[in-house]
Amino acid sequence: MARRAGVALSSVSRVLNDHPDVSENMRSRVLEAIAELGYEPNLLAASLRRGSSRMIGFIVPDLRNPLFGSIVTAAQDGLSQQGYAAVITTSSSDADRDADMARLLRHRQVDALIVSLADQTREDLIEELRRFRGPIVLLDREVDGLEDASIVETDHGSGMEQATRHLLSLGHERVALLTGSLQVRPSAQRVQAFREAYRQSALPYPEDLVRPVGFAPEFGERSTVELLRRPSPPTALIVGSNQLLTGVLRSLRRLGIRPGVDIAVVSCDDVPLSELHNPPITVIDRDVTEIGSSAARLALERLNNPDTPPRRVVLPTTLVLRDSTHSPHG
Amino acid sequence: MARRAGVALSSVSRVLNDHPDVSENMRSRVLEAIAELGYEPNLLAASLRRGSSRMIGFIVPDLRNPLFGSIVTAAQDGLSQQGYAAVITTSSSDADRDADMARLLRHRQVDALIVSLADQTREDLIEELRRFRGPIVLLDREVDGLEDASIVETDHGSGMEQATRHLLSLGHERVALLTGSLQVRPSAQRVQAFREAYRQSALPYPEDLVRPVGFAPEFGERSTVELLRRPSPPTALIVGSNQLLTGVLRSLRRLGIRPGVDIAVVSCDDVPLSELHNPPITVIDRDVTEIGSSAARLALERLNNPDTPPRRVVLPTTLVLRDSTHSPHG
DNA sequence: TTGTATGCGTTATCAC
DNA sequence: GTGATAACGCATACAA
Repeated sequence: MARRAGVALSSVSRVLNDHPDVSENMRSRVLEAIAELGYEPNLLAASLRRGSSRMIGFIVPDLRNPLFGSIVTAAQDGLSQQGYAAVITTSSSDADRDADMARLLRHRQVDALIVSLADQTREDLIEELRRFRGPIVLLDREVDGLEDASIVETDHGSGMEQATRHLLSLGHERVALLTGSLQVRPSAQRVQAFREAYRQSALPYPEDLVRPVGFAPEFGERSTVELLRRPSPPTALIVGSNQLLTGVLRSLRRLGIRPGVDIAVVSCDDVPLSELHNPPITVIDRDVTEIGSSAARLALERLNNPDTPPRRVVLPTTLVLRDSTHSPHG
Repeated sequence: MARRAGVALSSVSRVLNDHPDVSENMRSRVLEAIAELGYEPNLLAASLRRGSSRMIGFIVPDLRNPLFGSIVTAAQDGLSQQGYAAVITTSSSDADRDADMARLLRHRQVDALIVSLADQTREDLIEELRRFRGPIVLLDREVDGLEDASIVETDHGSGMEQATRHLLSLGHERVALLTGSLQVRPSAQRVQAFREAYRQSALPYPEDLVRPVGFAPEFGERSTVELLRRPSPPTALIVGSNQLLTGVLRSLRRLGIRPGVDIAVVSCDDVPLSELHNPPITVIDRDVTEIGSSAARLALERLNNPDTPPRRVVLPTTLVLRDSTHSPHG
C-alpha cells in the first residue's frame, strides 16, 4: 500500500490486523492515511500469504430447494460473523459433480467444506474429500472412510416411526413410502424406521410400496401414478421431501384423488405448501435453521482450534398432525 | 510446483493454461509429473498474479426464497461453465448490509457483481457499488448514478395491468395491492401499472388499498388482517411475491375467508404453493431461470470483452388464470 | 515499537 | 519451444 503515509508497509498490516504491539500514534497515522488514500485491502493476497482464505466451500444438491437455501443462510449467519465468506456450489444430485466441486473448492483454497453429498457410498467422491485439508462438515450423511468429518444429522427415524405408527393406528394397512435414494442417510434411515414400525404391528410389511426413487418432483409425480394404478393401492402416502411432495400433489390432483379424504398424506419438512395446502399436510418436521447454524459451529470450532476432534450433532424430528391424515374409512 | 519433473515452473504453467507454444513432448512429460506427484494448483496464487479471481460475487436479499435460489442456480450454470465460482452473500433486505457485502466482495477481488439491492435509492450503497471495478449486473433495479451497470429486468407492469384489468372486468371494484417497498423497481412499477389500469376504467382509484409494505411474509399477514377489517374491505387482493402470499394465505385462513370464494387472489411468480393450493392461485408469472441465465450472460460478455457496453434485458410477464379469481358476486 | 526483507504459488516477460 | 526471473499484495520473522 501507499507508503506515502510515511510509514512502513508492515505497520499498515499490523494496524489492519490489530496487532498488539502498535502505538496509538502509529495507529491513527495509518488510519488517516488509509482514509485519505482510499486504501482497499486485497484479501486474495492476504489469503495467499496467510495460508488461509477465510472462505468456506458449500456443496448442496439444489439451491432452488428452500431447504438448502435455509441451511446455507443459517450457516452463513454464523460464518460471516467471523469473517468467512461462502463459496456455494451445486451438484444437481450428481455424485460426479460433487467430486468436481470438491476438487474445485480445494484448489480455490477454501478453509472448510460443508457438504450434502448426492451419494455417500461413492469411493471416488470420498477419496476426493479425503484429499481436502481442513474441517469437513457433512450434512446428514454417513460416510465410511471419512472418520475425520464432523456431521450434522437429523434423527429421521424417530419421526418416521411416529408417522408410520400414527397411520397404522388410524387403520391404514397399506402405507407407501416415497423417498430419496438409499445412497443417502435420510432415505436409508427412513426405510429402516418404516420397516420397524411395521414389524411392531401385526401387519405384513408392504415391500412393494417402498419407493426410494429420488428427491426430485418428477419422481413423486411418476411414483404416485404408478402406485395408485395398482390392483390394491396404498391408502396412505409418506413423502420424503418438500420437492417430492409437489410432484405427489400434482399427480393426485390429476387423478382426482383428494389428500386427507381419499388418501392420507404425510410429508417431510414443513414448508408453505404443506402448511397452507387445503387440507393442511401432516409433516415430520425439524428445525432447518439449526442444521445450518450447527454446521457453521462445527466448522468454526475446528477452524479456530485444529486440535478439536470432529463432532456429531443430532437434531430431532417431530410429527405435526394436520388434516391430511385421516382414517382409511372416512 | 515440483521441479522434480525435470522441467521449469513456467512450462508447467504453460501446460496448465494450454499455451499455444508447447511441444507435445513437454506436454506429456508435465502431465505425467502432475499425475505422479499429485500436484494441486493453487487458484488463489493464480488469481493474485493474474489480477482476476474468476469469482463472481452475488448479493441477494434472501436465499430461503426459492426465487433467489433459482436465479442464483441458473446464473451459476452459465458461470461455472466458464470456470467462474460464485461467492454468495445475503442482505436480509437491509441496504446497510448490501453496502457491507459490496465492499467485502470488492476486497475479495471478485471479477463481477450480480446484485438484487434492497434499496435502489441509497446514495451510500450506490457509491459503494461505483467503487467496484468490473461488470455489475443489477437484478430488477433502476439505479440512478450507476449508468455503467447491466440490468436484467422484468416487465412487471404488463402483467400487473393484465391482472388488474382482469379483476375489474370480473366486476371487482375495490382491489388491494400488496407489494414490496417503493425503493425497488418491481414494486414501483407494479403500483404504477395498477394505477394505470384503474385510470383506464371508470372506477375511482383505491389509494387506501395500495400497500407497498415489504416482501416478507409477516407484512402479508398483517396487511391482510388490516385490510379486511376495514368498513369497506377489498373484494380482491393482488400479492407481490410468493413470500407475501404465504402470509396472506395464513391470515385468510385464520379469518375464515376462502380465496377464490370470498375473496379473489392474484400472486406474483408461480411456486408450488400457488400452483397446488386449493383453489389454485392465479399468478403473474415469468421465467425465473431466464433471469439468472441472462444475468450470467450479461456478466460474461463484459468479462470476456471489457469494451462491451452495459446492456439491459427485459423479460416478459404473463397472467396465468386459475380458480382463485372469480367474480365478486359468486 | 517500528522498519526491512523474504516468501506465499502463480503468471508473464524476457532471454536463450 | 523452453528456462530463468520478476512481480502480484500482503503477513511475518527478524533486525534495529
